[in-house]
Amino acid sequence: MTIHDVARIAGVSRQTVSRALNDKAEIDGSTKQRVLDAARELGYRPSRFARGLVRPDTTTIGLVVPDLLNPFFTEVASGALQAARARGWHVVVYDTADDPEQELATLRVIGTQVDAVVGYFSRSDEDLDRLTAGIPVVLLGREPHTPRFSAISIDGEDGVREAVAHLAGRGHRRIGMLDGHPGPSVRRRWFLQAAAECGVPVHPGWITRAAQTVDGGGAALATLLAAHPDVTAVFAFNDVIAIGALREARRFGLRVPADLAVIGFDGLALGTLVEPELSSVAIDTRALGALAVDQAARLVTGAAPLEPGELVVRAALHLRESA
Amino acid sequence: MTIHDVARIAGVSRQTVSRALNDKAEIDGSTKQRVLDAARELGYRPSRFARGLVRPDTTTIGLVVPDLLNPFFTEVASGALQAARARGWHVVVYDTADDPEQELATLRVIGTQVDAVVGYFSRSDEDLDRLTAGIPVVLLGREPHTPRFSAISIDGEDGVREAVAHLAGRGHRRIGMLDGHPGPSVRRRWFLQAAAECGVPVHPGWITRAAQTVDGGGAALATLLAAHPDVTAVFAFNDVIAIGALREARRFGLRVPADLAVIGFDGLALGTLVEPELSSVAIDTRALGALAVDQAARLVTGAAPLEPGELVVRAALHLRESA
DNA sequence: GAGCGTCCCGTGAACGTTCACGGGAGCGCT
DNA sequence: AGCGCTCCCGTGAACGTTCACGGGACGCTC
Repeated sequence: MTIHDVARIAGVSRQTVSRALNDKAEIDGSTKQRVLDAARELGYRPSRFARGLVRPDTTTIGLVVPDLLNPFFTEVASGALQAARARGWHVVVYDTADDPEQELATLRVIGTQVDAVVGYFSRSDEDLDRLTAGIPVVLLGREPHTPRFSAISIDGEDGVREAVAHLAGRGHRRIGMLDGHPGPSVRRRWFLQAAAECGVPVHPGWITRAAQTVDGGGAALATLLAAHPDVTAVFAFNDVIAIGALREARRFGLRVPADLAVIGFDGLALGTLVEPELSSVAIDTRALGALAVDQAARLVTGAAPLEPGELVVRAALHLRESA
Repeated sequence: MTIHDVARIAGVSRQTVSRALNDKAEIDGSTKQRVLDAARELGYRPSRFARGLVRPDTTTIGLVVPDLLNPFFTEVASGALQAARARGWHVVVYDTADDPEQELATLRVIGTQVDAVVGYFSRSDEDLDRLTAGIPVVLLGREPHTPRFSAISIDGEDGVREAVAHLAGRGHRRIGMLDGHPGPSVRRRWFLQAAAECGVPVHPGWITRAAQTVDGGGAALATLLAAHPDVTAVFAFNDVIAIGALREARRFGLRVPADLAVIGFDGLALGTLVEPELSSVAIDTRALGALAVDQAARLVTGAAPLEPGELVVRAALHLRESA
């Protein structure tokens, strides 16, 4: 079902059909109507490939997230979608389900189907470079080792310092942390540094590893409190973990913040729905996604890309009820 | 930067370049390497349009949601993404921000850029038909008036009956509803019918209109309780509204479920994070999204489409703490 | 009536890739 | 020497659309 068929049925040429369908001039009103009728009759619709080939005006970017159901990634995706829409761009969304294999499969197909890639990846820079074959890539959630990629980074140093200072000011002396990474994370470093500055020593055992889910946060708090029941406050790697901790504390019969103060990270909207409302070192998650798309846009169009120093989202403490 | 440039640099023909890049046979190992090197050197990447034109093997569907930040739509989208991935399909996601104008703009571009459309739309069947120009459309959240579209419907009749029966069994006699639609919604009809069957009369004033947000749910509960303080239970149009009601009840100093029982609709994962955990007439939201994509797949491939009777997701009461 | 302008419409080319086909070089066998 | 086979590689065509250009029909002006 091509433009030729429509032309044949309507008794005109390709070009006239094209004119009718694209609202161009140089066509008679009655002919146009006849062509339109023929097209509708045949159920004709133009091939996006043929059109894209001759008039390359549509750009598409790929957005890769590990888990769209995680509200953090939802918010980032939402910001990215909005920024893309502002440019009239399309966004193909891929959920890799936190699975390296699915991430690999996604990368394989993405390199050939989109004009730029934005998202969270677990594979090495070398793998990424090989699989994306020269298209712009904006990394989220991690720093690249090569200038081949852009990355949006989060500066939570001041925000975490605010948080720890606030806890210390309320008299907390035994502050634990529910870390979301196996190794020493950047956020852990911020935490330890802030604690040192505030004169609050942190026992290594007060730092517990948590899976990045609500249940993971709950389990980690249980582990922490079992080993160190005297901890009076916890700083969580992110809000999802913190919310798990909140729920676990409730099950433990602990009152928050009276018995246990909790501060998260990210500042998710979800934090205002739980009881008590979650205090958090907040970042503008939607701006994060939008910034990534902006940079991708600059890289695609050849405009001057933003410098690493401009690709930063700063965090600040949002105090609510949980601390 | 085309395949010709690579061919020229590598000193071979187009076809040989194509063979090297697509891992085909009939090519010498050393030439293949030479071509690959040239391609990498030039930063060449094949045009998806040209490839799609000659080998139409990639299908793309458009997923349209009014607000990706609404966890209900997030869950539906997640299910749709997974179903599409299982078929190797791409999903372009559009967030219309609940704005008819943005929906219109989305429809304009979608009709020409995807092979099928799945999602939530507010415009009339006629508008949709005109704008989607013959491609398969699967509607969510509403029934079409023409057989031109497929639709996934939700059967919550039994689930709502369970819910009302449960409330009645607990002695509730004044059960309100926070409706999410201006007119009489289907869910309201289920509610009224179930109440009648349980012998619990419903005063018209007990039904209050709520905007479909958390704040909207809270405001609606406040309105309801201000006019009818003797209501002891509420059934909400959906979980988002119910969670708003939960929060408002807390602010009112009402204990849930002792002073006020709350039952939502949808069964969102979010409902297990709030305090108390939300009882809900639950549907499998991810299956909903997946089912829509399945039907779209059948329509695109020309396979036998599912009958309306098969395009149904059934709801069932999930009792937790709030009722 | 010649010239000119406007209004329509059609034909060749191009976009970048893959498919189908043809063909040369080299080798082994009879 | 001739034949056939395998291994490579290249050329024309096709996919479906839009752009650039050319040209016929018609009306108006002098």
